[in-house]
Amino acid sequence: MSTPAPEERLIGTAADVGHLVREVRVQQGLTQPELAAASGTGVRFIVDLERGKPTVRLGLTLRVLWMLGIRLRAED
Amino acid sequence: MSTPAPEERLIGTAADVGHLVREVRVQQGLTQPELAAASGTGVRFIVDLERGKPTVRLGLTLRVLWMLGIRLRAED
DNA sequence: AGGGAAATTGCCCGATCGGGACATTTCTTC
DNA sequence: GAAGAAATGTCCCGATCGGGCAATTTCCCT
Repeated sequence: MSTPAPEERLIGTAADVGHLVREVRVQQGLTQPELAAASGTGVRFIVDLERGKPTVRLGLTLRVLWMLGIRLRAED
Repeated sequence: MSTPAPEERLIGTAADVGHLVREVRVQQGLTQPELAAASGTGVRFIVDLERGKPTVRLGLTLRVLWMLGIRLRAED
C-alpha cells in the first residue's frame, strides 16, 4: 500500500488545529456535543477549540484529535 | 528529494510533546531560559511543557515547537 | 569533593479556562 | 416563512495557568 497519507496538513497555529477539527467533525457527521461527549469534555471546550482559541489546553486538544482519528506527526 | 523525514514521531499525548521538546532543545544546545526567551514565554512554561503537563496552552506550545524547528503534520 | 551551570520547585497573584446551564443566533429543510 | 437542529454567546464560579522571582536541587565537569 503505497498510497500517501489521505490528507495531510501542516499545523502551525491554534487556528489551524481548530479549522481541521471542525472540518473532520462535520465530515464524520458529528455534532459538537457528540464530539465533546466522545472526548470526555464539554461543548464549551469544543467551541473554543474550533474557534482557534490559542489558550485551550494541550491535553484535551490532543484527545479530541485522537478521537477524530487525526494523527499528529512531528518532524524536526 | 525522496529522503523521508529526518526524524518523525507520532504525537498522542502531552508527554510525547514534552519529551520531544526537551530532546530537540538539548540537541540544539539551548537552555530552558533561552528557549523561553526565543519563544516569547517564561521558564515556568517550558518546565511544565517538558514535564508533559496536559494543561499547558496550545498556542504557546505550538510556538515553542515552531521555534525549535519542529513541524507538526496532521493526518486523517 | 568542589564549583558552577542548569533545572526544578515554592510562592504570589492577576487572568482566565472550561464545565454546565440557559439564552440567542445561525443554519438547514420543507 | 416556519420549525427544528446545531452552533455560539452569556454567565457563574471553582480551579489553576503562567510570568516572575528566589530558593533549592540536580547535573556536569574538573
